[in-house]
Amino acid sequence: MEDSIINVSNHTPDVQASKKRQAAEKIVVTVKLEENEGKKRSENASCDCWSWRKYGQKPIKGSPYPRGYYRCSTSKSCSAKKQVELCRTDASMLIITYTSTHNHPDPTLPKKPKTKILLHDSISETNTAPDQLDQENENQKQVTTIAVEDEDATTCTENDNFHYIQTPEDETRLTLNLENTFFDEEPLSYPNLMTFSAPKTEENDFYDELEELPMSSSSFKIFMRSNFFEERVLVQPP
DNA sequence: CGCTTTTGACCTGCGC
DNA sequence: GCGCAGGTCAAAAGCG
Repeated sequence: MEDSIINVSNHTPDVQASKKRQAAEKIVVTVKLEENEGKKRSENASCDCWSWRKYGQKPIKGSPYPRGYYRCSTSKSCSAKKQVELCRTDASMLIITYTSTHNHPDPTLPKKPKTKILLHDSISETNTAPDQLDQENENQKQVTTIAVEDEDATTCTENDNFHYIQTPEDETRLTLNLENTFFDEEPLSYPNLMTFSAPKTEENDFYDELEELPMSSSSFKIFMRSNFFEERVLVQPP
């Protein structure tokens, strides 16, 4: 079964106010790319929901990987955007920043459920980029680990740790769950993260591929167009 | 033919 | 005010 470990964190406007052009609400998602990338490629290619159109790419200072800029192409009036970049310290981690919200319904909603998000108890086992954490300040501690699975992942049984997110209500529920998790769990273990060193695994084969073509490899493109986060609904701050 | 990607140029905000 | 860096635009090319 293919899992991608995803960290989700809500960024409040006040947090972002000190950063450039980032006053709008944002959700930062870090995705841990794991094994079976080949499988992922084919599967994700067929499970698109939101369609994203790339409108720019920029090299980011301090990062060996460029950042891609995407906007929703499902609706021309949709202001939803996302920024995608590889974690500078761990290229098997994708950092996806969602800005604004979709102002139109999910085009494939009737086919739900499509995305299953697994809530894990542990929030410290993923390799969230230390730099990212530093940059995003202490609020980045509000990170939990979830694994998103395609609808094709039929081998997964439904248990209490699985949450289908199909509606804004579900999203709210997830948000609440995340918040509970944030405060129930220990903060991220930064020392562990800082000492992370990527072992040579199949995972790093993909890593290598990404290094060669950070934003152009087929797998990356497919991933970018995947619907991993199709159901994320940004929570407006009070 | 329409949509997406690429990519250089341009714009804008922030720090000094 | 200037320079830098991030973000966006838009034309050209690619693809199905």
